[in-house]
Amino acid sequence: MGVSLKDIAERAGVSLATVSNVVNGYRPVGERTRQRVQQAVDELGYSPNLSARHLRRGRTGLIALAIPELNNPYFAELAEIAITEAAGLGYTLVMENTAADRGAELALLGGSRRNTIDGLILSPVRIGRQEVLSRTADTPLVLIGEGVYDVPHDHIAIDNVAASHAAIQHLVAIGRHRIAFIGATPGGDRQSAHLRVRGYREALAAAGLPYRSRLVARTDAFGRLDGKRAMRDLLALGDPPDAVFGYNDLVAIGALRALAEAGHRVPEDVAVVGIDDIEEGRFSTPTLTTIAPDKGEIARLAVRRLIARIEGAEVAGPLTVQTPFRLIRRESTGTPGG
Amino acid sequence: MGVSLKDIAERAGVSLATVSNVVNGYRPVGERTRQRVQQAVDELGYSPNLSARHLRRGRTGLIALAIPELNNPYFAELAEIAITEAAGLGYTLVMENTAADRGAELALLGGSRRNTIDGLILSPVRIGRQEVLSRTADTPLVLIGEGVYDVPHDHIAIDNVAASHAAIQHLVAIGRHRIAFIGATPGGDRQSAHLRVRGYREALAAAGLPYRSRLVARTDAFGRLDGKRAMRDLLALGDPPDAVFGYNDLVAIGALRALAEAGHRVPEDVAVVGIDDIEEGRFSTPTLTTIAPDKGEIARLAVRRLIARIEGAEVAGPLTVQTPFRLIRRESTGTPGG
DNA sequence: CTGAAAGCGCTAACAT
DNA sequence: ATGTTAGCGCTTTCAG
Repeated sequence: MGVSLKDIAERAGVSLATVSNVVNGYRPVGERTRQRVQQAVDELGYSPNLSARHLRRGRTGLIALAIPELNNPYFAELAEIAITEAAGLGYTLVMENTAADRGAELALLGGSRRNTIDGLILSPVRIGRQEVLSRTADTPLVLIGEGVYDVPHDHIAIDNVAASHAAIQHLVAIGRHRIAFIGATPGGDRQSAHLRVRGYREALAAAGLPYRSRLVARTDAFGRLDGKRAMRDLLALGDPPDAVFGYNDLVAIGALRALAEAGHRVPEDVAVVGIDDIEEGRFSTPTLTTIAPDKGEIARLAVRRLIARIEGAEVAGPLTVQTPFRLIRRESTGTPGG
Repeated sequence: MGVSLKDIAERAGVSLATVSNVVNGYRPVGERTRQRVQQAVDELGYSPNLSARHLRRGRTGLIALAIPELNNPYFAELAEIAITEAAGLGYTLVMENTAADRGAELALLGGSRRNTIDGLILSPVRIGRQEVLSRTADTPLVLIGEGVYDVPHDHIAIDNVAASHAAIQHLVAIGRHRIAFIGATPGGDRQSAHLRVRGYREALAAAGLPYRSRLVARTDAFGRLDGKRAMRDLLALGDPPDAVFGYNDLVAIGALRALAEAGHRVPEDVAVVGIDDIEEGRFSTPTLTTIAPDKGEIARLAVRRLIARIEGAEVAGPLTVQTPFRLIRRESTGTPGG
């Protein structure tokens, strides 16, 4: 083992408690004493044994961010910010890959990490309100992004209906009438897809456009390949769409690819919009119009809330926070004025 | 606090040691005893307190994967695999973002995480052999991917010179003569860029093509934007290149974008190759020819080696492992036979 | 095969 | 302002 508090105490000729206080700054320490201790710390190269500290404090200093796929740029960007924020607050963030697997989400919710982590940030995709309500684990839980509402936990997300609505509105504004949606899911259980479809329907209705179920493409997942396949199917329709709204940027990029392969021009023949504002969409050809959530806000807020709960602070404000989003217009829907 | 060993011991009417043995399986336990203990464990829902275990064992069960950017799809893919592998071996992997910062790399190397982690997997970009050699920390270290050779640590990487060589060879094979490289770095300190330039030069020489320093573009970093800017500069040259090899796929995708904006056709006017085989390159327009490293092999091997060292196993085999790679031909260099 | 007990390093309550 | 000490939950000798 390395250098311990005891070694420092001996070296500096003070008690363990004093060293601890110098290190943690909990109680005031005389200036001369502090200096001696500090010197010993520096000379011996002391750093606290975290396992011991955690054992004593009953906390581990670890929080988990559980997401359906690390590989998804949206979540990677989110994770990067969250890791930094957590580190700044003295916590280590570990990533947990649920792989969009219901069992994995349930296990996490049920406390599979009970003794490893002090709190959990979860992006649920396969579980719903019921599962969250019947959770027994007592570590703080913050939900992000999707689909579970009205539960006694902090929840941070964009307004999916409004975001979807805004995207469709934009497509309508540039004169499109046959607007498809890619990324609906069978069963109503995956809420965020459901909400985005709702926003889609509402916006169509508001524009006086008919809702055609054939233009709503289901996908198993929300990756590039899913978007590509769905777009291919849509193009095979008798009267294909003149615009497509993807569940997220990845799906939209897949659609872009299918359109390119089929020889359609974007945006002239088909306009495309996504959600997430991943960097990839700023460099694709054409660049991708998207609904940009405030990832920094989501990630930082989630981490801060969680840590506040862990530390028992009275956190004011509503449990559910809707973070802002904005439409970023790029080539896939034509340049402004075009 | 939750249920502890003591609770189980009382419930089952046995000693602490026996419960511990049932839980860990270190020493044989009588069948009847084991059953009683197991029942108590199940009934009370016991799971061991990891902080206590770690304090006692002198290990934390955590390993870190330190990479220059989480956001880079290559590293995200690597991380996802590594996390899974570590979990399977009973470890939790935490991600550490060095942000390609020399200070951050040095701190990690020096043991800033000393008491948090049992071992470190590091992808160095700003430090070299000297720094690694003069490291004092005693936790196991595995280097991945880049630039530091001949140090007494496990090191897993592709053969950068050979990989680069293969890419250029392919460009030569499809008839290109003015081949540019994007992603060299000022100063020789970032080795992997250096190695890739070397492979580039060697392949040119082997093909009897002249080396023109104007065709080697430096970048500050290795992102899409860097590639785009460099490509733009290259196009401004009197006689622009007819092919470009990017330091990685991200850079190559940035180049693709610059070419599209400038109205050049790929691959007809300019062919493009990258390294990494990130999924993005399978959906870009055009799709991207690339050198694909075996990410699964790299990530799994790194984790396994590290854990083996942590657990003190005698690890056989060479310290340095070169993992295989292969060229994947896609649209950006023309379809086979084209 | 099972039990008793020491002690990992730290923090916090209690003394002084 | 500083010191003493109990004990967090676990693993691991050492005894039996």
